[in-house]
Amino acid sequence: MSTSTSRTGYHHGDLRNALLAAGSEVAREVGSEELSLREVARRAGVSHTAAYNHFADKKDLLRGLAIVAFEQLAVELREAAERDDGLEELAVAYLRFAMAHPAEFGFMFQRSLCMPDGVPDPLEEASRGSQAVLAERVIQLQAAGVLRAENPEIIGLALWSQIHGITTIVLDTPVFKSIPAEQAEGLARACVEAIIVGLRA
Amino acid sequence: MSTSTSRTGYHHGDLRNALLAAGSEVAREVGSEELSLREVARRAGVSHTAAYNHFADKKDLLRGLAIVAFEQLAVELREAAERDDGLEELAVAYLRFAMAHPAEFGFMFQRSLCMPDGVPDPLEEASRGSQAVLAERVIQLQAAGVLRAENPEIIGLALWSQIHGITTIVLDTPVFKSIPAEQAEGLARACVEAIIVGLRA
DNA sequence: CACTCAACTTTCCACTGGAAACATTATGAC
DNA sequence: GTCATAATGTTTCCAGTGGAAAGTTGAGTG
Repeated sequence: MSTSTSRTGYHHGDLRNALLAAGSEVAREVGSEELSLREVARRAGVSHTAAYNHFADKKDLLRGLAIVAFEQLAVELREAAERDDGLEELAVAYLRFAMAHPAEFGFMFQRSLCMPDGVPDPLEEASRGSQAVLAERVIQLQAAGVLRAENPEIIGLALWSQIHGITTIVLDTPVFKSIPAEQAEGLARACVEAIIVGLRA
Repeated sequence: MSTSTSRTGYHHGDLRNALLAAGSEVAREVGSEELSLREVARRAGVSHTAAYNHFADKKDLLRGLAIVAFEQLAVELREAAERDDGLEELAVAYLRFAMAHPAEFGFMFQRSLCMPDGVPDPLEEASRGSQAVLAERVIQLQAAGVLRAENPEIIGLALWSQIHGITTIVLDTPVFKSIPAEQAEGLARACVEAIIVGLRA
């Protein structure tokens, strides 16, 4: 958190990280849409244009937040994978992350929020880490004879769709928006279970 | 389209619909994030504050666009349901709609774009129409003995998650973003098929 | 006709993201 | 050490935004 911001008066010391931390804070408070670069800079104690020394523009800052979040998601997915050898726990971890960091989840997956046009997507690599956890688990379950050993790409994509779909629906759809977290996790689990039946070997 | 805008000089005649039409146009051109109320009003040939006679605020206008889009999606899903008695065609119709109207799809499902706080969600009813098509199809397939006759709510939710998930992934994830529509539809079909296997009776 | 009231315009405000020009500090070559 | 230079700040400015407030227009009713 406190990234040893040795402010020397003028030069900040670690403004890039300070801005990311402040951005995460503001995003949590006002949501992904209402976040303003000026407020982030204000929170970090610098003028708003100081940010342009570290980020090309506002979207670049949001992209930075998305990358940090992707790394965090990958960590949490790996932890879940170590706790449990099924797929349900992965789904729950995914959902839990999204509910805990809805704004960051927006930056990660509503690419239009943070993507300029015509530029190769810098989030592609960052996002691969999270996908990898799921893909590995599928292959592992196939090797163990638990899942049907066919089309690992399609099965992986189908499962990711499933997990991502239930997550976004729970996050954004009014019917589910106000249900308690535990109930949401139960739904996610049930959905994955309902589907996993047909994928078993 | 041309809603007989009998402009009497001062009073527009059908400004509400004209704004929705202009909004849809602007959304298609600049995306859901960059849409500005002023540009919409400009396009409709009125001052930007004229919109406040028909919509409480900007988000209310976007909500109007979402409602129209939900109605359109329901129509297209029903048409698909009439053409085919499987689930895959529904998934493809869903994906096709999202790819054809990405901005509206954003208003529909990124609720934060158009939802004020503390107000009962006016999109709940509008969205029910689209969900209903899928729910009916599930019950129908269960009655026909094609799908396992258990937990229609969970199975319906699981399938909706699946379809919604693959759609948003194809729309927003760089790996898939640039693939041709036919290939995307093939993926959606394959995902649903991979999953439907286990739900068969 | 006179009144009312909804629909529209004008004007204003605080705020936004970003460009440009300037100020300050850190650093590496001599 | 000193001194140019690059990196990192600040200040000031601009066009554009969503929205509030107050004035204008004109259609409809008594």
